[in-house]
Amino acid sequence: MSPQPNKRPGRTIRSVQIAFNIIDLLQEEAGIGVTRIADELGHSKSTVHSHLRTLEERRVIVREGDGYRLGLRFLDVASHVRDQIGNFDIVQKEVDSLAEETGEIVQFGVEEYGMVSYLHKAQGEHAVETLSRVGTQQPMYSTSLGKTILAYLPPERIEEIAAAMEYEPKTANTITGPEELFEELETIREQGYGIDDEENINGLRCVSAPVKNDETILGAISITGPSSRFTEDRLHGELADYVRSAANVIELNTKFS
Amino acid sequence: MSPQPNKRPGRTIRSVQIAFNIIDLLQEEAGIGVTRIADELGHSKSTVHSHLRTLEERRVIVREGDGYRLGLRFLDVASHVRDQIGNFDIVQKEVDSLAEETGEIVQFGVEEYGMVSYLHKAQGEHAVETLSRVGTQQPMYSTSLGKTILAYLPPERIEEIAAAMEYEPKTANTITGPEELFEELETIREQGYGIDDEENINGLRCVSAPVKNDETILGAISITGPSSRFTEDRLHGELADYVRSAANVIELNTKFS
DNA sequence: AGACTCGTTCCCCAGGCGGGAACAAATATA
DNA sequence: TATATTTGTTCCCGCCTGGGGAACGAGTCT
Repeated sequence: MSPQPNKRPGRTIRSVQIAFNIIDLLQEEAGIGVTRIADELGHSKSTVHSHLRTLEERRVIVREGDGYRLGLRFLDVASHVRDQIGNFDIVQKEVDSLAEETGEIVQFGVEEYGMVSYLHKAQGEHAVETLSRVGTQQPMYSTSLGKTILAYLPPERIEEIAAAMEYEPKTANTITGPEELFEELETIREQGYGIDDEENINGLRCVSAPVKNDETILGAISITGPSSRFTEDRLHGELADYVRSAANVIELNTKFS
Repeated sequence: MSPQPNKRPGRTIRSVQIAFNIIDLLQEEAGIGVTRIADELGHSKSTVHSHLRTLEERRVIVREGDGYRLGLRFLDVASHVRDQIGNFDIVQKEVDSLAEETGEIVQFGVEEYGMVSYLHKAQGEHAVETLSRVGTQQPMYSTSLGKTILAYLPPERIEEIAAAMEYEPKTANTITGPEELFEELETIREQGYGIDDEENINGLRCVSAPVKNDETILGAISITGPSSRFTEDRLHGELADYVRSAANVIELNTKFS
């Protein structure tokens, strides 16, 4: 489905794989039972049964009606994860207020596995609905968040990620190769912000600004909107200013922690 | 640690147990490595290593510095879970607005594994900090949410849950046995709301109202505050009215879905 | 009442997995 | 710089676990 950058081999444990296949399945479709899961995954019912028992005992999944769904425990896990990321509340506050102020979609992303993961998202008044969702992943080369984060990663990490990239053209404007990408990264470093000009989704443009702590990049904050409202002038002008100052606020608040 | 009501035996898979022990550990303490985890869980380093590889491949955990933390993927899982619960947005909206209006802590809980799980929580202006956290579990006998939900569950389920209960006195007022509990449930059904009079935490009182869909209980909404502000009169008066009307709004909006 | 589908249980046996130990790499100590 | 210590990684072995097949029991639908 998506490129797998850090593919290190090593031994991997089958039962755990199966368990997570079940979890993945239940994430997509709740309320299914043993038989259905067994069919879907190509395992015997008895195998799936044992797994469901284990997951149930662990309170990872819950019986509901006839079928299972993921347990609320995940909400707890998620909030722990947010805490672990550090400074989440600061990021949240700033993202929310920028969304409120501009009425557009504002997102904060960090790098994980050579992709951008959305840590927080807020939509203002006239929000365009986008498919992105907190916790999901997007390629780095086709999003302003991704390119901006990439631009400020240590050179060897950039190489590593770029080497594992598979450039899939999502629109006519998508970056299609390394040379184009490196050039873009250079531009971003020069101007201090990154642009996505309908490179990921047709009709949508974004600007992102990096959030750094000293010299290490923590993530990036972006603002997204329809090309009609997001003209080239505004992108490089006030919108870029918005994200840069928001990034700045986060940096200042996060500096001494 | 906590009572395990639905303890069905059945076969359980060891590797999966280990995997989740690791996840649990990383949830509590991020940034630890192979050796530390192996020590903590009493497994060999090689075993833990294989597991970490598996979890890393699955993007459940992420290398960070020297050590691992849980991945942002959990944020995505959590949002799926919320969607699966159904009507989360309605609940959220109502809880938020009640918290805003009253300035206190408002929570929504559902039953899971014979305990109350918090689905959403909002705190208003003068919020007392409580330990409860979205996704965490509390016993049903010592919380107003728990007792209120319990009161409206089908009789056989009440029996089942009550049978597995271990009454641990959390304060001087905690319910300590089944007869007391059943009496309380009866009172709740009569008056249409449930009270927690410093039964779970000293100095804190709550009122909860049930949220039902037809005759099945979906959960309950509660408001929590310090006993100083939450006098007996207010609890049974305006505060009870608040939660009941909020519950009503949720019921109305959720009815046709 | 019969034919279906569902979840559960039992048993078997192959190979997966946990463990120990050796290895490698990085950091600390002197 | 050499030595000692701690880290993560790899290898291999052998037990036993976990996956599969099939039988069973309980609902559910014709």
